[in-house]
Amino acid sequence: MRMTRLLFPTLKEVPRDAVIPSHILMLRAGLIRKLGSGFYTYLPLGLRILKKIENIIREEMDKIGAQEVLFPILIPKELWEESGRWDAFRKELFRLQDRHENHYALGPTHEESVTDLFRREYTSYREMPVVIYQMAVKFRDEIRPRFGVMRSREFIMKDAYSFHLTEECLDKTYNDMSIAYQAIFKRLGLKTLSVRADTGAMGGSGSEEFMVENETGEEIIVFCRSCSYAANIEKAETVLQQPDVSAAAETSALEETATPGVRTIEELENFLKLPKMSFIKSLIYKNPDSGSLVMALIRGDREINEKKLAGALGWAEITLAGDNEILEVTGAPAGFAGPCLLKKKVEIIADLSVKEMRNAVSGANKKDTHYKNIKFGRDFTPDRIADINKAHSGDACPSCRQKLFESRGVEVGHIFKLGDKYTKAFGVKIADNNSSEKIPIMGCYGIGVNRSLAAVIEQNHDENGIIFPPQIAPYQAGIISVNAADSRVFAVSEEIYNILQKEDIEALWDDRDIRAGIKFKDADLAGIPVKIIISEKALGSGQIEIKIRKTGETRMVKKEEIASVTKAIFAELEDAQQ
RNA sequence: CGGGAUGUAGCGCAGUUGGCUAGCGUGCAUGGUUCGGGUCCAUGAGGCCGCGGGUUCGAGUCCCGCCAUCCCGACCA
Repeated sequence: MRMTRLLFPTLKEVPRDAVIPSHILMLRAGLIRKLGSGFYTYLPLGLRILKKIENIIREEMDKIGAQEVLFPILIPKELWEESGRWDAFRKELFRLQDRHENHYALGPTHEESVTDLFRREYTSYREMPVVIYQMAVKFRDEIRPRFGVMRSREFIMKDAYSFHLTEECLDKTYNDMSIAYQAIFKRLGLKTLSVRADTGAMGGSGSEEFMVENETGEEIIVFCRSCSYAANIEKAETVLQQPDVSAAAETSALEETATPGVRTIEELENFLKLPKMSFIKSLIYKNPDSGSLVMALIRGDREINEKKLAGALGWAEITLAGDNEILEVTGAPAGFAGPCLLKKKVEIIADLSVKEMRNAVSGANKKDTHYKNIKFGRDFTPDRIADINKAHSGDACPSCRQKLFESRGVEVGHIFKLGDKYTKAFGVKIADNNSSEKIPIMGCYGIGVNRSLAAVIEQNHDENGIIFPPQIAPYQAGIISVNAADSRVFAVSEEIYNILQKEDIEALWDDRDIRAGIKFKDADLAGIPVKIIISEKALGSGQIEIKIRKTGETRMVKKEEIASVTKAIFAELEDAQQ
């Protein structure tokens, strides 16, 4: 491509809307432009990269026997009612109507679409497993789109779905996917962390998230440096150090203590001069669907993981109760709730950390009053004990007991076993080898395509711009005619451009009649892996210069060596990435 | 949804305290100069000052309403 014919609008200044490196650089390098909040136009360079990423994903999917289809963006309401998600998905689902007032969703994910296809087209165990995928635009009305293409409302996702009659068959495909994902991210030049994410509510045995460590990431990962344990903080198990029970000696009788205006754990700590660990934090939660209330207990130095709590309770949604509900349950204003002598009987669920507590302090369900010397089992007995504790760095690793570390990450891929949720809801039945019918089970596997692009940039940039790995660079080589107005330079540039074309090296020829400095800056900004520099100076010595973006290294070569040396450089860059 | 901020030339910003011809940088056009890392000089084009209403002789500026965009948060009593 000649740059004089290309829409490649680079920006010298940082656009006002962008704050993170990938967003800033995608805008500055002329890859994307914003059309509205959470949706972006891909300009020629950006689109080329996207297609390369998609093709890498395609190759790896095809390699494991997955077949590509394309589902419509629109999904009829009826299909989503069949799975129960028309109501369950709530505000994230873009909904619209046609002129006949039929309702549709803009597809945010396609379990319904694929299950419907499957039930119409497949009948026999002989055809299993079935693995179907698509590369398509998805819509989610995100509560807050942000960071450019990192979290957008319209985005591109590769979503794959598999169907099986046996667990073994699903395990095999799931495992193939895991390996394919490793290969894909490696080829994209992304360093990912594989994070276990046991699907609590789903009860599935397998779920794996592929995270890219990044300080602006929206997920928090807890991981161990001693073993391979890594988990999303929402799901991380915890192993708590229990207090030294013997030191607490005998427990005394329950006793009221006046705590005027002292509500929070921090305030109690100061007021009673006791460590956080000696308090029982008591929170009232509400199920917004059913309206039912529970009291959740956790040790004062800890926080409740609401995801875990909701999972333990089997609730789809969870929210803290309001002041009126707190008053209703405890008979006291917020800040004085405790598990002993509740005004209204509600279910009490306690974290494992509470079980060993002796001489604990908690609210007395009476204004400005707390109880001291609370003993588990004597003064209160929870209806249920579960791990509802939020993990933190410094906690013990659940598998090897070493210290856990925390880091932020961006989820670029997710694979998990779905079970029969959709096939059951859709009444899918497949004949097995005894000619009886069985409900197939499914797996589901996603990759955020444009999010992966943003993640690659987050991981591969410097003060001059993006540093694309050659496999996904918009163009592999940039030809820089230092003085395009010079007829000899122009002629040699054109000759080299033609050689590269013939050798299947994607070249972007900067034939603009502008100062060389701008050409260098633009090529670097857009992350072109190598620059082939044609100048009068170099032509005089019969040498042409090749400069490597990533290292800044320069190699002088003869004209006829250009293609071979360039290819060798790509191979070196790819090796270095392994 | 709650909080904060911002909307002025393609892009980045000043101007709002103090009401009257709307500015700077960059980009763009023309001429010259320079020519291997965003040259320098000159000339020029380019504005519903987010939208609507109000106050006033007069509003980019003051008041009211709306819209859009960005950031933070979304309840740990």
